Amino acid sequence: MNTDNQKMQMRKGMLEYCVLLLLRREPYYASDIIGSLKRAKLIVVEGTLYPLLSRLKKDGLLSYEWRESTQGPPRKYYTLSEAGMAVLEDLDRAWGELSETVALLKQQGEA
Amino acid sequence: MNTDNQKMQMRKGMLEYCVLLLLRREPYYASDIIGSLKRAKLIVVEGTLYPLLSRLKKDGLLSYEWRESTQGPPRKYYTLSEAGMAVLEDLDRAWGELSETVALLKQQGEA
DNA sequence: TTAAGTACTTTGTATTGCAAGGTAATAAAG
DNA sequence: CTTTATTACCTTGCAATACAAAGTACTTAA
Repeated sequence: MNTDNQKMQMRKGMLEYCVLLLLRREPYYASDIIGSLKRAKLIVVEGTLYPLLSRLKKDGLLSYEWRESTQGPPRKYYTLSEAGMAVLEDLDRAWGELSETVALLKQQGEA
Repeated sequence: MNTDNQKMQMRKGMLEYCVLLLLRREPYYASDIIGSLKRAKLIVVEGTLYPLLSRLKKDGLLSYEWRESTQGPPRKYYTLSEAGMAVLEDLDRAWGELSETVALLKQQGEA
């Protein structure tokens, strides 16, 4: 069986959380985000990120503003909204619980 | 926005890992697994678990044997195969990396 | 014989990640 | 000025997964 597939699946839903984490302090545009996540060893591609950002914007978790670039077309810089911060706190809790669950299951298996 | 949906998404792919963790030491049948995961605060329903078990069986990660029950129809007891153990080790690593990634992103945000 | 309970399975839907392809604006080269 | 390359954003079609809901089959009890 292909483990890559499972790793891929394991990341599902995490991306949303990671993007919100990234935007917690300062605005970024898409390529920034892809680069940051890549440095954190989370490979993300445009076809994944753009729809995700649109969804988060539509749901009111992010806002954006256009900024000129010195080296090309203007960029959409995304910022975390207040609603986004609230959701991020929920996700922090959810992540913590999930970590606990896994830790518990691992521990139980160790006779 | 509905945070439940995000929690649900965050769990995607985790179930596979958790089921393999559970079966590491001894065989279980579906209701056992649902009960164990529920105790670990991972709500799972039949419509999710049965296809997952079939998939893992089809991929050679699990095997099963029928066992009679004193209280109803026979049950399929699933056991982790050698291939399953190998995948579980990979997933352990993947989970570790994912945890590190999140920890890193959280840390970066804290100015 | 029928009803209830347990266990397993299947179908249809929504969400998500991705590959691939497409549009538009700016900068550089001819 | 026109063409090409680069950068940025967006869309479409597909595959994988979780779930609700409905269905099948075996066992036990009434």
